[in-house]
Amino acid sequence: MAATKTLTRAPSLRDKHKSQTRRALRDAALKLFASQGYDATTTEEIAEKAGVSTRTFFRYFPTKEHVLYHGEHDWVQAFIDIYPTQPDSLDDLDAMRVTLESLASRLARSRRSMLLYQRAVDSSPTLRGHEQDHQLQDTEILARAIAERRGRSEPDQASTLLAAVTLLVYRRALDSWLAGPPAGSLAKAINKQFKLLIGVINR
Amino acid sequence: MAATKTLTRAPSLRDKHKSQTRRALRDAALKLFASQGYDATTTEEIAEKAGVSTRTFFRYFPTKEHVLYHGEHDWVQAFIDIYPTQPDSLDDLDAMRVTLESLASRLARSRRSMLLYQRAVDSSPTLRGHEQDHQLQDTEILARAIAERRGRSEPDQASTLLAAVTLLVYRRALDSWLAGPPAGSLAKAINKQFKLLIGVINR
DNA sequence: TGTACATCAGTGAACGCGCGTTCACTGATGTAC
DNA sequence: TGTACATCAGTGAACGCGCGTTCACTGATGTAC
Repeated sequence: MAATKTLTRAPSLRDKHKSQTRRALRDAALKLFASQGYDATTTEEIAEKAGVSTRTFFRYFPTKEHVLYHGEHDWVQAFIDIYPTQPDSLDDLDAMRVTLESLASRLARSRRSMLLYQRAVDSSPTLRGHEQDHQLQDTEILARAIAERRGRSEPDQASTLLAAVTLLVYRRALDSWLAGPPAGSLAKAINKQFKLLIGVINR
Repeated sequence: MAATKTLTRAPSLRDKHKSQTRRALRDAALKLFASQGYDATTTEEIAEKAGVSTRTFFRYFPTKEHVLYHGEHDWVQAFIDIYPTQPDSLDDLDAMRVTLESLASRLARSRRSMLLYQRAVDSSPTLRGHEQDHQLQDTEILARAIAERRGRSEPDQASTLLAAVTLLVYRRALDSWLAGPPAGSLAKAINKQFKLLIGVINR
């Protein structure tokens, strides 16, 4: 780690205003995207709803898309922190499943904003494109983690395939959980999809 | 089937010119997209390269994207024609694999344009979004075919999952085939990816 | 604690760009007789 | 086979729209003394 980012000094008034504005823009954007659709929402509307000028929007986010992406990689980070700690007695697939299940509870807390995000993505092909890109990046990262747990330094084809299949299954679990009642269990949805997968492939 | 589309009369001079122009626009677009990137190519350039005016481009295609999509659904159509004819002795996964393998040779013929298309898609998030949409539609159609072969009228979760996993595996086979030497066998690439899948999931 | 200056968040207006549309037209191809 | 009219592919020019940039500025917050 670099030695920068030293002392995190107390946020000044200015800093507070800044993060407030940033948050206001994000919230406004997410709500508008979810309700009207991403493509049908102009940056002008977002700025207006957040109480600033259009010009200010572009001071905070370089493009309209960027307003949607921030902590996206927290999830992957948490995954690759936990995955290597799974006991050796679990095979690769079980280790993936258990790791996902253990991440479920923390994710469940942001269900509301995930729903909004989901609706936004559903409304726009452009966003689906970016979503896909993220998924590819995540596949790459997961594949690396799988390979390392097996003692390989580079991911081979099998690790990448396993990562891709896992993400596919996880995505389906997430979708069904989001489509279900708010009190549903994400961990159970994950478990169920994995069982389905094994049933479909095994003979 | 409706009773329209009766006698396909001989194409007139006009008709020939029309399909010639259409083809010229498609070819120009595909080449430009593949070499410069989709987003960096303007409709004006495409029209110019095809020898017509920008205005004419939009007489043929409602949007810039449409110039890329035409016979996209031939493949799925061929798939659902062949899939139900697989012998009952094959389980679902094998039936999928065999069907894909038998489609491989016909696809191999359009390798060149698939490569161009691939490069175009790689260059643009927007296109990846549409690609994703098509894949979702295909999943739906395949799931239906799987369910019907099993004697169900509606696809259940297992059929959809199998369809999705199959398409994922197929996509990976296609990518590795396109990345390899021109003389490579697509059918072999498909077979290999299925073996990998079974190895990764089975225990 | 107060004053003088520096920094920086926010702004308005004008602009460039590419997609896609609208309008009014030309000239080649097709058809009726 | 030839003439008269209808159809329709292609065009140029002007325009609307939303994203994102550039320029020149204001006023609030922060800091040095």
